[in-house]
Amino acid sequence: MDARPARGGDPDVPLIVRGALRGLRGHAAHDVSRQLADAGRGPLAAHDHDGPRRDRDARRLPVRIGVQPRVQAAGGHGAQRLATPGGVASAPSRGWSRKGRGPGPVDGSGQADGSGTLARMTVRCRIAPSPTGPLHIGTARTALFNLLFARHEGGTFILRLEDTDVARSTAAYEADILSGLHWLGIDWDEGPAMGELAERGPFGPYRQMARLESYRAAVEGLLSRDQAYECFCSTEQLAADRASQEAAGQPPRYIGRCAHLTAEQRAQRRAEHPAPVIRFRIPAGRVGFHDLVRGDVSIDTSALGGDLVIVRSDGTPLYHFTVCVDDATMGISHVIRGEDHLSNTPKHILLFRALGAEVPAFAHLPLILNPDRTKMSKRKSQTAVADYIDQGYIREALINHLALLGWSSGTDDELFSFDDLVERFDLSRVQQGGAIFDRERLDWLNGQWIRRLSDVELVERSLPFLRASLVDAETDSSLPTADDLLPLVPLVRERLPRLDAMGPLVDFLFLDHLSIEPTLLVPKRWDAATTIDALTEARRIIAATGETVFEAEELEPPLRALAETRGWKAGDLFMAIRVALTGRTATPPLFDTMVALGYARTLERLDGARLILDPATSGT
RNA sequence: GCCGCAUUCGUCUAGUGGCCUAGGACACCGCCCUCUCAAGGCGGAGAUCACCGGUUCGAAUCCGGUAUGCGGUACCA
Repeated sequence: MDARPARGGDPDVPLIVRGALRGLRGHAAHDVSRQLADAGRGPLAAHDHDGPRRDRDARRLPVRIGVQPRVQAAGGHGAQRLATPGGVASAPSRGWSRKGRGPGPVDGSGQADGSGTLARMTVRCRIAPSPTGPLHIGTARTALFNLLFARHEGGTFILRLEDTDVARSTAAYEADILSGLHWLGIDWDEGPAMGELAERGPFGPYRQMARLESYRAAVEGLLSRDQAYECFCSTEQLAADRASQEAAGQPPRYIGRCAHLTAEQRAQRRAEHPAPVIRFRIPAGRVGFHDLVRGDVSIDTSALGGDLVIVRSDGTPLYHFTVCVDDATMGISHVIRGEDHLSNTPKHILLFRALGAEVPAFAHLPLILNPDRTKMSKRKSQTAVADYIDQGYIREALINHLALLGWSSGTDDELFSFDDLVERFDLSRVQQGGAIFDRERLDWLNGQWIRRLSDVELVERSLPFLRASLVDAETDSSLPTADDLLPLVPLVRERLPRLDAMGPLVDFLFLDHLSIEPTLLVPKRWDAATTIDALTEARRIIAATGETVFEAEELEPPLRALAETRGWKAGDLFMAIRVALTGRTATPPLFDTMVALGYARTLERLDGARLILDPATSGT
């Protein structure tokens, strides 16, 4: 099945439910879908996209943008290609060793298998988010690492929705997750439909609640082989068991009350308790595996809590079970996930074996932490990707930052585009200890990447933020357009840690009435009289410059001369003018600001400022 | 409680037995640049490599133990 051309998608599809740029009104829909459309063209690597970008009408946002299908490099993504020799050669020393079905990163044995050829492998990774909350930073990071690994190895990246927790899953969260990943440029080769994008991939459906039949069949198999059984214990019984175990200082575990019922007993229980759960038998012994990040790990199954419930009494399957069934049937070769699943891995391995499936390789990523070093949580940190988008972080920075949380290149480089990451990513360089999500570093990266955006790109991405900041302001003028913003880009690009900083930097250009704080108007070393004097003189000089030569180079010399002849510090004079024109003490360079404002409005505001300081001078 | 994993500047990290009197980046401080704010340049401070033993001529790097932290221990994912 080949749904590949569907990449990109119609930007007008309302993909985001609460996503990007929440808070914009009216015009927001265009901007949001525009951002999504941008993301759809492929992640980062801005230089690759400058061309096509200019072809599109960048100056008028409220138009429908035709998004080209993303062109996938070489041979079509999703094609299950052989590993490049380089990919195999770069397999980490913490290599991947397993028997059975050959393909996989090789730890040396593959190269020496005597066949004369490199072991063939098909890397298949997946991210399996649960739509029980908005897209979480940690999920995005895990998705990124899976994608990077898949791309680096020439493999396939799959997205699967784990929505078996029906009580907590919602369509809104699902949309938030899918659109958020898409916005980040984390696009999947196989996965569910999103908006008008069709589902794609040969192993669908990619939504677990649509795969119930497959779980049912798997359960049948386990039951028939006596690897699972019905359990009729009541919640009360189980709670009592747990309580007494706790009292005795024992770890809680299912005691196996229903593990060995006779056929008659089962029939009887079924009659009085028609809704049993199904438990998977956990055999005695140790389960060991080689984690690609942590090395050899081994856990005794007695620590697993007893036979595992895999199907609820209402018949819906549980996570540990579905994840294994799906990973097996979808041919997942590498399970890359958070460290919080490390302890669960033995259960999964047992399940894979019971299912008669190949056990994938595992790589457990370190956790992203709150500042207090606990697992990153909504309570203590900003975890929703949508919130970062709303604050004006750009995907290049988010991706760069996320990649550096737990992975390092081994060089002194700090800035990595998506393509750089794909090229250099290696699981063996993944850190083992958890990493605190450092906002200041993200801010710095964001500034770095904003500075690297083309003018047009910066306008496209920041205009929605500018407009949003002006929506609430009193203004008779219409909101600024891309045309209005474009010439300002050189003045602001170095001053934007985040896109939402655009408003405060240039809003005065689009406001009809400034409200100026009088105390700001008078420079520190000056008094009101001096300020009025200075503003009056400055107005005279600026007016004399004339409208036709209203340029920064023309304005600066005479005003400096004025300061000199009057014995004023140029900085003080400029500050007084600055506040008079903008109402702010921190602005783009003054003379450029005057030019942007224009001759007439500059004089008007100078007059207005004098009025504020001394209404009596209004006649002058 | 039990099981597992982790532990290098405040933070992200480099480091895989001698190149480490531990390197880079963010943040911080100072200087320079400068009309403000930024950006940029230069410099500084900041880590007895959790602790204790061991192996070795030599350990941040290998081994053992301890401590601390985190994670898991559901009819959540």
